[in-house]
Amino acid sequence: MQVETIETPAERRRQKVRELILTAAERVFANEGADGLSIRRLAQNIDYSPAAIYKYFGSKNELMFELKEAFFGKILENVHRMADTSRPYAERARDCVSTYVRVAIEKPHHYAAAFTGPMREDGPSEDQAGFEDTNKGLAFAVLRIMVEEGIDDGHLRGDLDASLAAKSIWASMHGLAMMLGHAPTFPALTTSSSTVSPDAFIDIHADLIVRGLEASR
Amino acid sequence: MQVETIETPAERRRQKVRELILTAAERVFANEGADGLSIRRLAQNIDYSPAAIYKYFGSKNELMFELKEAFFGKILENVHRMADTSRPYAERARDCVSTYVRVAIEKPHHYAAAFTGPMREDGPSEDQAGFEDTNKGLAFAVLRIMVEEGIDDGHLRGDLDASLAAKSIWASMHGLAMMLGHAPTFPALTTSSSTVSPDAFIDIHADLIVRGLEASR
Amino acid sequence: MQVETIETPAERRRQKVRELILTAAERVFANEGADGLSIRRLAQNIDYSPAAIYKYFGSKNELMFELKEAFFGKILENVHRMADTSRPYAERARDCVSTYVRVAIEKPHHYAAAFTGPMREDGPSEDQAGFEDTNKGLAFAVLRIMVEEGIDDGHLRGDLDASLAAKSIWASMHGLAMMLGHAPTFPALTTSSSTVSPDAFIDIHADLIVRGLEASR
Amino acid sequence: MQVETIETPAERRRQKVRELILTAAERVFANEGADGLSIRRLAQNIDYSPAAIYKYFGSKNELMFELKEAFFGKILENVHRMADTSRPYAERARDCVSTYVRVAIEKPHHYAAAFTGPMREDGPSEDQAGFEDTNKGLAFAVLRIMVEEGIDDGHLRGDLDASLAAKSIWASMHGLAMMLGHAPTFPALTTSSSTVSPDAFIDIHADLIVRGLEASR
DNA sequence: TATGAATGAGTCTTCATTCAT
DNA sequence: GATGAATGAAGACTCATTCAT
Repeated sequence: MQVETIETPAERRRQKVRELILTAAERVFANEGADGLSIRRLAQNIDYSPAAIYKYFGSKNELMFELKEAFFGKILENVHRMADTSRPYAERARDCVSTYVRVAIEKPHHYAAAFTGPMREDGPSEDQAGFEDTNKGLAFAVLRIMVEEGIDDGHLRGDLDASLAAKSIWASMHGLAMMLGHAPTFPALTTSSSTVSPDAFIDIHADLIVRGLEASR
Repeated sequence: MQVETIETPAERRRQKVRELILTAAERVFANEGADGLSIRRLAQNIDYSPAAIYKYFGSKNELMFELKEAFFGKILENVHRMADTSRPYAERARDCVSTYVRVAIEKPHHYAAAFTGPMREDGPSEDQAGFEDTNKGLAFAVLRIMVEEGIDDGHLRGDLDASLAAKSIWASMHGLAMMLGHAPTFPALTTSSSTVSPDAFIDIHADLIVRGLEASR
Repeated sequence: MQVETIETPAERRRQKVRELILTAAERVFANEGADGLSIRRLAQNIDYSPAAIYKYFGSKNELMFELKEAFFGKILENVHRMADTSRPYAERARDCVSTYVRVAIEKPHHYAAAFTGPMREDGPSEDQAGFEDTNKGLAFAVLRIMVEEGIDDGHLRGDLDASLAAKSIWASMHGLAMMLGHAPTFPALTTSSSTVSPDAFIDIHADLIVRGLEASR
Repeated sequence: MQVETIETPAERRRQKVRELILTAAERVFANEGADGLSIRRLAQNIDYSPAAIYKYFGSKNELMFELKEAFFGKILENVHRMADTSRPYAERARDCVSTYVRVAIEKPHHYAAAFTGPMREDGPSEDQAGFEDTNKGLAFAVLRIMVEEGIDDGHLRGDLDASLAAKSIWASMHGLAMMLGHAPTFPALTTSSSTVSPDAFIDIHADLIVRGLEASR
């Protein structure tokens, strides 16, 4: 059966509104950050009543969770594509890093929110079980696998622990993403003498990271 | 003028109370995070009235700004000490990085807050003028100078732009600090196969960063 | 006219659903009390839409009214049966009382609700006309008739006013029913030294009531 | 020291407002019942902001608890006075009962509320410890002691268990109080043929109760 | 200097109900 | 006959802030 693929018009309408809400949430989010997003404001923004939103999302947390997941899904997808190319290892690695950052800073507030507040849509985020199925978890997995591959192929230093190296890379990417996404809180970015475009900077950064891991020729 | 150095007893008392407030704020902040710090709670904590706090700080933002500054001051101080030792360059560099992270994660909430919300105590943080005098700005300066030194001495790759490299380092440090300070939002940290102590991880990370910059021997 | 007896299949179906709703309402009500019963929850419970319920009941009040009536109907029925036996008068009287209480506390929330809120399904319950046709009214009638009988037969004191005595009995029964049905708000019940089973207590209470009315032998 | 008795003007003002709030709460309560009392409505009623109320009462529950306690305190006080007279036992007993009811029905909603919702101001009322110190608990104690006295003196039947008898009495009083206080839900009261004043009815009821307990002369 | 009083705006969430489909 | 969509009103409660004293 194709139950899941068949969509009645009603269901399509419903999806439309869900999207509408999410889009608006994104907008508010992007403008005012996580603290600025309240159900009321959101409702006002889309000319719905606050109660209406609860027909589409069980709670504010659920909505936010979906927002984060969706966004990280996009990051995952892009990084994944980069990881799978047939180009030389070093290039692919660099591209994974730079792509992660590039997509992340498209919606800085979304990205930051993904590392804030409760992870699950329901509870107080105590148990870490099941996080591997998260888009975030999957993104990390892609990264780790790529490092493993690099070590096996001899592109990366043999004394590396793949898992630790992956975390290290992630930290570096994350730091840059936050930095570029929240420029005003990073004075150095705008003040410093030599300034380059974010894109150029991302490439430089990605290069540095990969260099740190590479086996010395 | 000596306005700043002369202190009447009254002024000294005033400073005392300011410190008291800040200390309490730090405590609450460290325990409950940014969202848990309300003027009310703070006042309750020090047995003052909410209104009293406004005699010492113009607004909550101003107070928080001072909190952040103070904390970054501590980071600056420590990193500065590390930068000035007479030990070999590579060691010093590694220590700067690891020290930054280590101090940062002592009070994760403070650290994170330093990169959130308005930078200035008053407005919506539009103008970046004067950020070089911030502790954050100073910390960055230390970093940049150290890189310049490394380039000049031949320890670091000659094709590096000191300023850009410093930013890159900063991003990497920042990412790790956020990661370690907010573990629950980083599933990989606790889920992944190989786990090491934060301290060990910090060292590994610092090493990777420096390696990426070093001139190939 | 036979309007009431003839039932088209459609009407029968309608009745079925009404029963379904009422039964579910009873369940929710019994478990969570009056405040826990919302149209939404009820609808969820029976896999209908909230709007559907309004096809069968004009309002929440109307539904609740019917619920109460049905429950009091059960009480009436049981008491009635007790009143009609051929056993000695004193026994029958005692049994009426104890039966009333026993059935009442089977669903404490229903019972309590029967004495709360508007009596009529529509308005603010100003007019008391027609209450004699209520199950509550009928239950009272049974009681009064029994008292009258007792007075006429000489079992009860001749100076009693049947109507007043019946009210008095009712009050006593009602008090016990509330007490046993809402134990936690009656500290004495659980705290006091000598404790007996509810059943035993009911019998004791019934005995006291009847004794107060009996003609001295 | 007389710390507790000394009252600064400020404290007196504060007490005034507390009283104002409580009085208003009583009024709203009396008119609309327990469900009609919301912080918002209450605030509106006294031309204060909702937030202001929280300066005087920690929570709605705390306010309601105080309301109930105060009211039951009045009942206790009156019953106590009746119990302590030097008049004949039977009279005193009857007066206790009738006084309880009479005071109770002065504020029917208060009285009913005292048997509804959480008992403690804080939690979900699970533990019955400490209820003996409640005004309700104390009222019950007065009752039980009076019964004990009656049994010892030979006024009441020797085979009675004081505690059980006291509970029985309480139930009967409670039932009447509820009945008279919420007349509209008791059709019989207003419909029935012979009607007497509440006062007269209370006396009749009290008499019946006491008769049930008395030793046969 | 310090505070108690007060507030307006805001938080998330639930409710009974209506109406077009 | 049934429903999905939608809402206005309300629920308790917290917040940063001001002001007269």
